[in-house]
Amino acid sequence: MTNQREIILQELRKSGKHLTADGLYERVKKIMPRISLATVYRNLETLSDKGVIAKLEISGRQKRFDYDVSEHDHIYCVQCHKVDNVELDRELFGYSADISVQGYKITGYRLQLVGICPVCAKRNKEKEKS
Amino acid sequence: MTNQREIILQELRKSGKHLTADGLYERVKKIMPRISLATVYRNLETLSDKGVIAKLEISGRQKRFDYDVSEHDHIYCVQCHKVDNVELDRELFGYSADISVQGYKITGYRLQLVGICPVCAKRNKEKEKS
DNA sequence: CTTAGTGCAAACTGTTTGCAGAGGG
DNA sequence: CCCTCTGCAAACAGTTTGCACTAAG
Repeated sequence: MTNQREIILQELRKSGKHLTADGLYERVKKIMPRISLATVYRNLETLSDKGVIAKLEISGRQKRFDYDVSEHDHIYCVQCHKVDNVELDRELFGYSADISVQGYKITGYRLQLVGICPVCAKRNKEKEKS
Repeated sequence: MTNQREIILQELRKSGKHLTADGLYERVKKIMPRISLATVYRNLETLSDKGVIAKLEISGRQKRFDYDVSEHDHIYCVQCHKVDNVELDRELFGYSADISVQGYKITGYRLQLVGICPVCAKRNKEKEKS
């Protein structure tokens, strides 16, 4: 666990957000100005391999990283591409592991709610007025 | 509707798969050797804007395109990154449009089952034996 | 010491765009 | 004709990698 790895992890956690690699890079640079973007990528990769953080491959082109590795779903703003955690009862939709669908062996699922976040909704409303 | 657009659409439908832009490009090239990848991208964009096809932004880096625009979910092979359609009862998991979660206005959801496809499962089994 | 980790730059992959010419309506 | 669409090449964004150097154990 190197210094840069520690700071990367710490900043991701501190942010409370689902940052992209270079969003995180911008934050870390304030603490460690000589760090390189490649290091951020490499450490995010390592950390998610080890299960310390989670790599999200959701809509949009950039990967995002989640400090919260417990099982949960995400909610995604179609307008600003922000991602938030959301707790949904996993039993609700009748999901169970190790079922088989169309010959596939199912090991899990990814559910994203899609919508408009409060910030964008507010911005839209203001724009409408003017 | 140009000639190339027609062939692109037709090949996507004929494939019965969720092709990536350049997977489709390879197929179309056999019919129309001088077509350019940019044209494929532009037409896939146009077609999905018009709602003739659907653009999938799922796990992995490449976008995939779906000839089937009706509402349905997807099943994704973690090993070969193939995507298939799957019909799941959307009522099952208690989803309803226009609910509000954590201040978000929810407009829909994307659900991907994740697992191992029959082809990969078979390949794995054979590898195990040897 | 020795090995994993770093910074930098250059490579790579997937996608988009500017432009001049071609082709359909 | 006009205007959209094309092919090509070059630009772009996000990510990865080769290399020589550094630093942690």
